[in-house]
Amino acid sequence: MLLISNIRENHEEIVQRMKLRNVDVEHVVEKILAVDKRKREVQKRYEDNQHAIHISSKEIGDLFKAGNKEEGNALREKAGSLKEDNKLLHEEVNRLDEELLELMYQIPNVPHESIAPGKDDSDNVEISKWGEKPNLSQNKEHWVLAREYGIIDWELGVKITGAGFPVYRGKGAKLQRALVQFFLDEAEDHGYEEINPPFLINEASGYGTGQLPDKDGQMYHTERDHLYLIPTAEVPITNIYRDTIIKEADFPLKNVAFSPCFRREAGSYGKDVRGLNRLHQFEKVEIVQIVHPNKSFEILEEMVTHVKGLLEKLGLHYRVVRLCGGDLGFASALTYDFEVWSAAQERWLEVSSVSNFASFQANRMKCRFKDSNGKTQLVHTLNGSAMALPRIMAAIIENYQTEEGIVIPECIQKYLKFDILN
RNA sequence: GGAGAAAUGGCAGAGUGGUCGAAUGCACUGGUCUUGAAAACCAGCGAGGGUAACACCUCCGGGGGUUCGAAUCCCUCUUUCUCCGCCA
Repeated sequence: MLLISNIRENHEEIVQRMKLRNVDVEHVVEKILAVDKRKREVQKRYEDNQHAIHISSKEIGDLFKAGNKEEGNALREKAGSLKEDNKLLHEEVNRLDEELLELMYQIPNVPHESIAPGKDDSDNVEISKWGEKPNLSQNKEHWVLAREYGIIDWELGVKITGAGFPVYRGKGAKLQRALVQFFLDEAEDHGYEEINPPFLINEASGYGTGQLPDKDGQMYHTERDHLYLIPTAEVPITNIYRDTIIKEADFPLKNVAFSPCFRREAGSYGKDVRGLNRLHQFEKVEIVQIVHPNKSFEILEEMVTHVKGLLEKLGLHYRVVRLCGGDLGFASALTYDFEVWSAAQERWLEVSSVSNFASFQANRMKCRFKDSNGKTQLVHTLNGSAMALPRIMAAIIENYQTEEGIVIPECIQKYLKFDILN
């Protein structure tokens, strides 16, 4: 959520900047300004009345203490009617507040100045590229290979749960676990504290990071207990800092978490959901940083470097793209996507997304710090996948295939008792 | 799941209807003293809104109510603790 003061002061620029996202917020912004103005007027009246009530309450106290019942009772009656008026004003303030909040939730984050305009992922800007397409003697899709080696069973998942819940078994399960271990160790080497969070979250946490109210339909919801299954560890981890005031000296706060992720993915179809490309349940290692607002864009680059390192150690051909305005997430100010080359599918697969949310999440979460002048300011939050497992699995299976089996990349061999999967 | 107790500032802990945004201690910040540090002493020290700055408003787990006036009384929800039951 944007700061209301920011909208008051910079609404013209905000409306302009949002055009990069292909959204027109002019109408909503106008409404916000009108409701905000009205709210402030009513609130002023309410507060002045409150003040008058306070004063007479004190007087009444004094009068009764002095034994002056007559005047006390007269004043009491007068205060009573003031109170009646104020009840209405208070209701009006609350109503306007709610209306304002609802409008504020409709405004996405302001895109960073480096963001290119555009409609969808075809307008994303390639920033860098590493490695080469592998030169293979055979070229089978990962779902074919996975079946051949018996490491992933989709039908079994369908039987137990439904489509999109594959079962990993034997060396497949071990390979995935080795990758998780590798990602966690790498994060630790970069100074991230490991967290094992809850996998179900309450409504307040959903609002904190921006999944609610916008993406309600994307999360699994447990009806009886009103909890949501996490779509990413970003939610529980970032919400650790909800309603807190951080010491400036503690910056940057760095956490890493491994978790399953649950997504309903309503409306997906076709080649996008083939094999491991898109699942309802998958595993991911997520990195989160809570930082000083002056540092966030610099730290975003640092996180990008971290993720690049992972892919390079795994020897996977990849490219980095900067999302265009139309593809940028609701809460994000700037996002880089990492895409790995899938040899058999002959296309890029998104394996990581690293974003700076600036103060957007912090404002919703009331996560602040005291600056050197003793003033409280909103922090900036960032997160990134490092990495999402299924598509990395897919890329390794495809890009490292040989007639003898799937060769295990060197950097994860130490976590396994085999160096070829066959 | 059943019964009981509790929730106050960063922490500990007073406060049971009237000047309480809240005693006191610890922690923290600044100063005095000291060659330096510690100790001691002095001062400051919650958050949000509002203002040019004051004023002023709101907040004592959340929500609602009683009252001229609520941290204090009532209702409700949540959480924590203790006992019983169940259980990986």
